[in-house]
Amino acid sequence: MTDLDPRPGKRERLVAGAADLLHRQGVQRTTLAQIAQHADVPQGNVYYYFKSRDELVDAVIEHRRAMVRAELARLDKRRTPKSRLKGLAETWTQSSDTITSHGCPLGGLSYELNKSHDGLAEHAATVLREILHWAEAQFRELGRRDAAALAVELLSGIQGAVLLANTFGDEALLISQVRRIERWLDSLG
Amino acid sequence: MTDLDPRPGKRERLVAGAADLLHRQGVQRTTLAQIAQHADVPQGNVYYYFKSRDELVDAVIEHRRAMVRAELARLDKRRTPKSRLKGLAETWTQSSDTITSHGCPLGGLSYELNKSHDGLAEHAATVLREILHWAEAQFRELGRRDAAALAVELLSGIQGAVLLANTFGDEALLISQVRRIERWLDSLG
DNA sequence: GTCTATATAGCGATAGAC
DNA sequence: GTCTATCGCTATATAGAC
Repeated sequence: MTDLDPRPGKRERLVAGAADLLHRQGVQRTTLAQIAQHADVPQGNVYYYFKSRDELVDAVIEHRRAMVRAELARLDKRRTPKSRLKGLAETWTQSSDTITSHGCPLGGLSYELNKSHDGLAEHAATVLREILHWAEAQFRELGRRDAAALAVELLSGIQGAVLLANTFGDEALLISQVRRIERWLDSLG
Repeated sequence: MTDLDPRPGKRERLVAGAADLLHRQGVQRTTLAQIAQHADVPQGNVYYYFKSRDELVDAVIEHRRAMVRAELARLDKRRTPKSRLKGLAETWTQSSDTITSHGCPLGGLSYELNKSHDGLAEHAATVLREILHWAEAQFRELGRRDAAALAVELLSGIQGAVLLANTFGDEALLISQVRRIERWLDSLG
């Protein structure tokens, strides 16, 4: 964001690379050395861009939020709320192999941070809450009074399927459960 | 198991205490020093009972499996498969405060181990698979051809609700989703 | 068998030359 | 702004007295 950034994109490379590593290896297991190497930045230099490791993780969460908002904005262009909700569910099958191997980037982040970093955990929770509220708005547009509960049912169904698919290394499990959820959406008034 | 165990229950105390700590703090964040202190055993002495930290974690997984088997055996005494399945779902609400605070002991273990220890992850997966197969047998006894898919739907619905309840610190979310699942079970042929 | 003291390694973070 | 060298800490694991 500064005018004189000497190697533009360095900070961004750091955040994007960290997001990928945190997803694949988890927050706890990923070291600064790995993140720096992955972004082709000397280890000590990371501290020029981030005051601490936690601040980098925080930036990763913001990066995830931006990705979520972009996806929801894309889905907003669809004509019917039902089609938007189905599009949301399909998000998790579009990269079903990666998700089966490493879990949901947001769900995993949230689960792991809840066991340690309180402030970061709340930040991660707001991103999932954003998805939840978006889904709730779609169900409300469908005329459902129980929109909030339906949004929870949708998102927890997906997150649970991701957990089991990841546990058993079973990509088909994830795909079939998302299909079931789509049929469920179709069956709603 | 040995005849001359000088302080009987020491190994058991170590495993049970570790199971509790791993649940509350996660596998990665929990240190041997904490486990030893929690079980009132000197740190170095842990290595008399376990060759390595991983072996202790492995024993914790076995301990979890024993708890699961005991619970399923208790549920087996119920007269109808539907009542057994509802009892299974209620397992997660009987300690809903702990589960909201720290997640599902099995789900969390599996999710975390999948990001690192391959051998341990497979071991943890077998415990969840045991629950899945048990539930599948109940659905089959209900006369359902799609028993396997229904078992996945049941367990993933629960695991997803646990993730969201843990993420938002919302115990009511977990309870209401389990109630919804029980109504769903009631509605089945 | 029990326990203390310690070896060894890897982490996040910092100092300071350039 | 960039990078190297290193500090200080904490973790697992071991050696060896008792």
